[in-house]
Amino acid sequence: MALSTQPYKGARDFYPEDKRLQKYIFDKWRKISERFGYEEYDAPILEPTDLYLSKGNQEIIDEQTYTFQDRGGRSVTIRTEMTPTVSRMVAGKRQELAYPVRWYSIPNLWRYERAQRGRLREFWQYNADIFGVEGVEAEHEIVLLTDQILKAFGAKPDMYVIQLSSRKLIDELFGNYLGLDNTQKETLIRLVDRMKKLPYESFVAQADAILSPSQRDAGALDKLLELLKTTDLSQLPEGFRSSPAVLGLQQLMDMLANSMVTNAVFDITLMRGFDYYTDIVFEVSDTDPENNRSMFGGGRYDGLVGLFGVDPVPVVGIAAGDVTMQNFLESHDLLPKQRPETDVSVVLAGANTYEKAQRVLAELREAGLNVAVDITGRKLDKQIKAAVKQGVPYAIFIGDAELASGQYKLRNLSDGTEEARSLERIVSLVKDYRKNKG
RNA sequence: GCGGAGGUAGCUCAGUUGGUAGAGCGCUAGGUUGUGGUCCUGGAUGUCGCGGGUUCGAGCCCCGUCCUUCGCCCCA
Repeated sequence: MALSTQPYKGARDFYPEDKRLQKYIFDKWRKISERFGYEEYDAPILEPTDLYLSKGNQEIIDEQTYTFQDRGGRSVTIRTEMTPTVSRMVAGKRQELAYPVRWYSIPNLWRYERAQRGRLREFWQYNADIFGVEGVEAEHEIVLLTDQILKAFGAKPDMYVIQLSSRKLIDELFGNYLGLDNTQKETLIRLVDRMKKLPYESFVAQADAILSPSQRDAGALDKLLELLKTTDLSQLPEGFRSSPAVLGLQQLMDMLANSMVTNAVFDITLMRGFDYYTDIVFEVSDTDPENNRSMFGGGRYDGLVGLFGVDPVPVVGIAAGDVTMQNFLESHDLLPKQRPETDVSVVLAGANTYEKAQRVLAELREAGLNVAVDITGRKLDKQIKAAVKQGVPYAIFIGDAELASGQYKLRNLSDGTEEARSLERIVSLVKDYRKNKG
């Protein structure tokens, strides 16, 4: 029985052309993060299972993670997200770090789920967090960073929407305005989170079912439906418009407008699950209906670092998946053609040329060119065909005549032009080409 | 965990009421013993996902199973 050539379910092989694409995306993430003063960090792919038990429930551990016992009987889990890990790392050096701490990473994460569009079992996730800032300037910086990343890929504002809301505000509205208890709030948050997927009548019926008879008599359902139509902070019920949560959101939106971020909107239906977020939350969605999964998600989580037994640290963070990012870039035709790293394929002619050519090869490599040599000894047309198929931009011919004269034929493999040049000239021509192609 | 669609050449796919397997692209050899893409001529494509069943006979029908994909659930 032959072995299967397929990669593990929900995971991908990265052939060189796939890896090139991944490198393109990661390079942009890194470059823009570093431009904002963020430093890269990483951590082990395995964590003690306890790290994820603190907030998530046992069911998520059992059904949606890769969890197993190591040989010492410890329960370990392959990391499913980076936020608990980075919180652990900051807590571990709580006293010695210089705040604000600005960190980013691009870990691979594993979740045990059914794969579908935009969601696989193994994926890479960009994470950026700023620790130690209580003011809304932290949210502004993180959202601006996100916006700059998208613009660095060539995205136009009509290709994506930045949605903003506040968990604190939702808590006030659902609690004080609608009069719900904590269990009702939690159920309603999950329901509103799915609102766009449900037929409206179905949503209304399920919302009604959450309410108690007395809440119904008080008109809570109508108040909720009216509330969910809100598209602007000024439309919120009187008495809530000047709460700290609303003022913070308004300040953030004003700051973003001043930073030329034109597509940030208040979205009251944005919930981001029921997890560690404490106040402002945000998501970035693709406007292409094919890609209905959010690309970026984040918010403020001031309580997590304190779980490690140190004084709490305020944090705002954002994360983005590589799969949804790639879907976005493909949908909007924002992916440039990726070229191989190899600049030149050397075609050898004649007997024992490989040995005679070593000095020339060393010189080209010393000068900084990426040089592959065809060492198969086949006919020249085969050598050229292979170089073209590999996507290499140039071929250099080396044979006795060239070695004697010091003039080598440099062939441009995309248009077929060919000229004899000195090595020095070849190096500068190829370097110019590489610079222009980016 | 649940549901839809699909698995035939390296790739994209066709295959009639069940009658021994096809196209395009790609691959390969030559026309060209130091030069690719166009052109001409020849060649090889295969456990029809896998296992069983029905039948004289199965790529096609039935059962099971694995895999891919889209959605539901979930989404930290």
